[in-house]
Amino acid sequence: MSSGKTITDVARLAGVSKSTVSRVLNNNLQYIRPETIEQVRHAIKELNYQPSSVARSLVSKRTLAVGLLISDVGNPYYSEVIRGVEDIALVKDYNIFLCNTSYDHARGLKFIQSLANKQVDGILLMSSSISNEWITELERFHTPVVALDWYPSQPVDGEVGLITVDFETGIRQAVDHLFKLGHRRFAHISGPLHLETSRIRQQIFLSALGGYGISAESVLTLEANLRLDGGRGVLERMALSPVQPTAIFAANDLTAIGFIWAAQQCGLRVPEDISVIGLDDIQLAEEILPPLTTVSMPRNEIGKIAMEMLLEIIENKSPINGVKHNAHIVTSLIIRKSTGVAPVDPGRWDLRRSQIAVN
Amino acid sequence: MSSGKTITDVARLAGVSKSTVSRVLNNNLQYIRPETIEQVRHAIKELNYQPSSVARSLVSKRTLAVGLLISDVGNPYYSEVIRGVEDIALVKDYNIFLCNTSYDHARGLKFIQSLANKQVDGILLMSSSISNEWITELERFHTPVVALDWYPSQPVDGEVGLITVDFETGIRQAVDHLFKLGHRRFAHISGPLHLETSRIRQQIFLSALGGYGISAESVLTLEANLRLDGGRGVLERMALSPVQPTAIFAANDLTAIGFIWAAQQCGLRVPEDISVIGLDDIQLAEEILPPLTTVSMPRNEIGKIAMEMLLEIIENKSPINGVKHNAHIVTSLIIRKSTGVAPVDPGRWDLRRSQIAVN
DNA sequence: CTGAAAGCGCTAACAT
DNA sequence: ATGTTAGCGCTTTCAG
Repeated sequence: MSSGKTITDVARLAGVSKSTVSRVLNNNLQYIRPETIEQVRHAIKELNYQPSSVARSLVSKRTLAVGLLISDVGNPYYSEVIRGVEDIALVKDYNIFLCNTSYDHARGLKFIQSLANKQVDGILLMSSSISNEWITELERFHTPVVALDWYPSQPVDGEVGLITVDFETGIRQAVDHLFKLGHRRFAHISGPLHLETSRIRQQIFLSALGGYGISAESVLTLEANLRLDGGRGVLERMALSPVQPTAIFAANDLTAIGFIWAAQQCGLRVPEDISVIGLDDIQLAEEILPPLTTVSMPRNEIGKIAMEMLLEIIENKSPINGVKHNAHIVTSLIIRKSTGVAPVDPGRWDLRRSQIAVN
Repeated sequence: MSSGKTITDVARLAGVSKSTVSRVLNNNLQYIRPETIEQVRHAIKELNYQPSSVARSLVSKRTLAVGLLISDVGNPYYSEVIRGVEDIALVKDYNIFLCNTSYDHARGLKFIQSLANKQVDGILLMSSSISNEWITELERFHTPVVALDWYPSQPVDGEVGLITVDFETGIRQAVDHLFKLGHRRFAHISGPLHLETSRIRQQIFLSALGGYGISAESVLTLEANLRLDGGRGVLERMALSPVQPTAIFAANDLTAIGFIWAAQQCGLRVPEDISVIGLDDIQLAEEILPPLTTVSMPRNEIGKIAMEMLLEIIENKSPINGVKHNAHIVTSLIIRKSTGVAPVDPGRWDLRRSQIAVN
């Protein structure tokens, strides 16, 4: 572990008491003679001394560590969030325990327990699904929590901060955009409907469409898995539908991109034959062809805000109690090239296998 | 932090001493009366007691935490490595401090120091560039280290494990493959040449080509940044070259994919006009069209092996000293659809802008 | 079989 | 301006 030297070694070498060393360590220099300070500092250098943060934590009750639960680092959606969190953490001297739940509640619970056990100062819950059981567990330990996009079924106490995402604004913009382009036949590729956020996105999309007189029944909705292959897999099902959409809203960018690739491979042109809108604005979205029109979440900002809120809760823990910590993140439409005017005579799709075989 | 209850509370409730509680906590049950064990266990449940791992660490000198330094979580290359590390860590009750160096040595050093200061049991160095300064710092603290793909300039002590990647095998297979397909004019898109691994990959590629009588001078080599936009940016420079390649080996998959997209956009067909091989085998590689032929690194396995090696070093720290910890990872070619027979009469490229404008 | 006591490395009153 | 003392919560001899 540490370099082996303790505060006692420093005290001895400097010819002072541990308290004095501790004082200079913590910059309580107000009543110490300058030359004493120098002696201590010199001894510290000499011995290459580093205070043990474990011992410090034992008395301070602070570990300067937080846990970050996400579903899967492999999902590009999370990388910018992580960076946002890390950037704030770094300046505040905090470190981050990264935990991939792998969309598995049990695995998540294991992490929660090991983090609580390690006495992290707080936990950021950013996985796509957040279990009530986790929260219960964390409340037992009075561990401060900030949760992203989670809608508690029962009220939670002051130690839980909530970050909610206003999908409504962005999704409505998407619908407006499509409508202006002349689209009237829509489809939605949702995420797994057992996830609350999947249901919310779908519902907002349908209700926005309702505002234009499009009934929910008339829009084709298909469920996918929020990954590339999910979006890809949906095309065939959609081709079989009696009436085919000219515009598609996907629950996230990966789904949208997977769908676009499948469509292109089958000879459908985007956006000439079909317009596609995603959600997230992952980096890949602007790098594919055509660049994806998408509802953007400011992910880096989400990370930053979440970490700041968590620190806030940690610092004001006992004082403010019952105060609600909340932040609302607004989404907005980024118009790129995957959306265009609706085809005049859509007709049925003429899917031909591309000459490029699938692997 | 913790639920507030201490071992003393448990001892009192159970009507035993702290030592006894400690014994059942650590499963030293050999000399304890079964009914005593039960009393203690009952008290633990009753109080919802969790031992403080901070206090434990203070005496055990173990924190059950390790640091993982990578360049950038946003790089899909790392996500599987992280998962590999995490999977091993989870079963051993370790947690992982994730640190993004952002390709910045100074930032890396800050992390190293804060990790050493937090007394992590070990550190995994997996960033694309590893600074000697970091190692020096870590040796000061006797922190066990496992470094990926790093070639120390001076010998290091027994607390540093090395994981080396045999790029040779995979890259030679790639060259063989291209040669068999009839290619004779090659190009290489390297990573930044100040990175040792970039130079190594380039050199292996050139020397393998040399084995077929192709001189290094005759192969067009261009430097890029290992990201999508880097690969994309290279196309124009390549188009200006007097003699154009029919086969390209890129330093990593992102570069290869960026290049392919740029090529397709300009009307070049892959693999009919040009064959492209990447390196890494990131998930995206098999999901694009055409699926990418690539030299695969078993990234998940690398993560697992690295973490296992680190634990090994941690556990045998004092006993074995001077023993070298080493692992060698072999790469191999995954043939997909981005490589094909060389065009009969290559001619010069006829780059036309695709109808789809770039954003 | 169980308890008492000392100590891990540090901080924080309380003295002086 | 600095030293003394008493813990923080746990483990670990050493006694009994």
